[in-house]
Amino acid sequence: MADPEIPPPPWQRLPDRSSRKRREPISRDAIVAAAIGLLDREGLSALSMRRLGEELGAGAASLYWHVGSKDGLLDLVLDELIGEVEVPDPDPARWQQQLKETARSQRRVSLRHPYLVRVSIGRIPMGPNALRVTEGTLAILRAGGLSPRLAVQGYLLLIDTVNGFTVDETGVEDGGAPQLPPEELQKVADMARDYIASLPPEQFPNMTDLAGEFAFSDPDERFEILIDIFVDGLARRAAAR
Amino acid sequence: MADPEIPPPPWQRLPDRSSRKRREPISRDAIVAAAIGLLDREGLSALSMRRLGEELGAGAASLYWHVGSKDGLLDLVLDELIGEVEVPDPDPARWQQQLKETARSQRRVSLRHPYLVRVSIGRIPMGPNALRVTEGTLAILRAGGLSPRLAVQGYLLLIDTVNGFTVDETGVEDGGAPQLPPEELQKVADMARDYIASLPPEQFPNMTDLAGEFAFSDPDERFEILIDIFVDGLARRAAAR
DNA sequence: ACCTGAACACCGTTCAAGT
DNA sequence: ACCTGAACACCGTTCAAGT
Repeated sequence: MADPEIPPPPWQRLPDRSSRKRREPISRDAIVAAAIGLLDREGLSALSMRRLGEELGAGAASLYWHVGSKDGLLDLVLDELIGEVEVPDPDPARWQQQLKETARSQRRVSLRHPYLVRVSIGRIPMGPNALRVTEGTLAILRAGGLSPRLAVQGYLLLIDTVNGFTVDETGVEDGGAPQLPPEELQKVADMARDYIASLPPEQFPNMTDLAGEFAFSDPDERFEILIDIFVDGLARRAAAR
Repeated sequence: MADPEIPPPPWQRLPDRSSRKRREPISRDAIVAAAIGLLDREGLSALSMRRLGEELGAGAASLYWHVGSKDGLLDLVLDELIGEVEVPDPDPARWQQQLKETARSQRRVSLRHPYLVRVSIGRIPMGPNALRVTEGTLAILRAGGLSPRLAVQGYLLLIDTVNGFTVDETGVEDGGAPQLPPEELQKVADMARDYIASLPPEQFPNMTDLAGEFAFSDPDERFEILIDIFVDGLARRAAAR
């Protein structure tokens, strides 16, 4: 998990608790694990310090000694989940496919933990796992022969692109569940379709015409189009000079 | 503003208040305007129903008669701000530039109201202004000769792409201000650079090597790269078949 | 070194009651 | 038709006090 060699970034919102020995029922790791469990089961709105304390059989105030604040806890949760992202070792001959694989892995993790992208907003992920993913992704981009500048811009854009897609895909949260069940999602899509189809065609010729496409538009296909366009365009730019 | 011809979508979280006559100091429009003013001045975390009531010289409970809930209010705020997005009339010869202009306008609005993208998360924007923007964007895509299917996928991806970029760009919120001031942003960037540069080079050869690039990476350039790649790739796909 | 209960300063929302 | 104060059920966080 945490790599003890690497000091945390200076803006980390966490108290210094280097001297932790025995593994007690309540510890930083246990709190993070419990938080992720709660988030996976009940979604972002269910996570409160009081509720999490209950879950661990402790008072809410106890948590503050370990994680400093709710914000600090979410920093830890974010890095823990970024740890689930898989980044292949760079192979210059396959760098484009490898970049796509990285993007797909990122999307998979974001779908598995639908609150993840929302937690990441406003945070600069620089925990040990984030560093590993960043380093690995940059390695692939450099293996592709991108200039230093384009490698960094491309890396930042890849994250934005995948996050933009998944924040949309996972944005709708149910009260009780982290994500609306598929049939509910379909119902929302159907309602949107019917509403679009009911608009006055003189004013909205294109929308009414395309109402059916909206309902059947496939997110998997859409994601593949996105990373195809992105990786292809990046490669083209790299080759251009 | 609101177009009375178009009925609201069925999932709109607003009470039906069709019979509104005199323009009083407190009205749906006045509440939305006050909310946007407050958000512009102090950011997303400053908006509470109590605070907004104060701002309008009314009790918080009074707002509920007009906007139903905070969620309903944010639906209205979102559509009002989408109204600031400019979409050019479709010109088949210039559709690629027009798509980029639409994306740039979207980004400008999101920078002017840095909380906007966060408000839009989890909402399907289907107010009158959103319909206008969607119809206009689809018109440009159809003018470009895209198939119905690719036009819809491309439209959805364009939004995701721009939002992914701007949610990153506007993600850091200050307590007192809607957005960190530029010098604070630079300080954050410098801290990140220094931290990256301080990492062990054996473990992070690419990050340490590229630390400088991270600090100087220009968001305007990055955005142009993004829409270049995206629009170009979309055109290529459209031409491919 | 760790955990606690109680308190502070907030939230969104409801509702009976007013005009 | 519109607005109110008071109440309900929550928040994150602090802090003196405990062990």
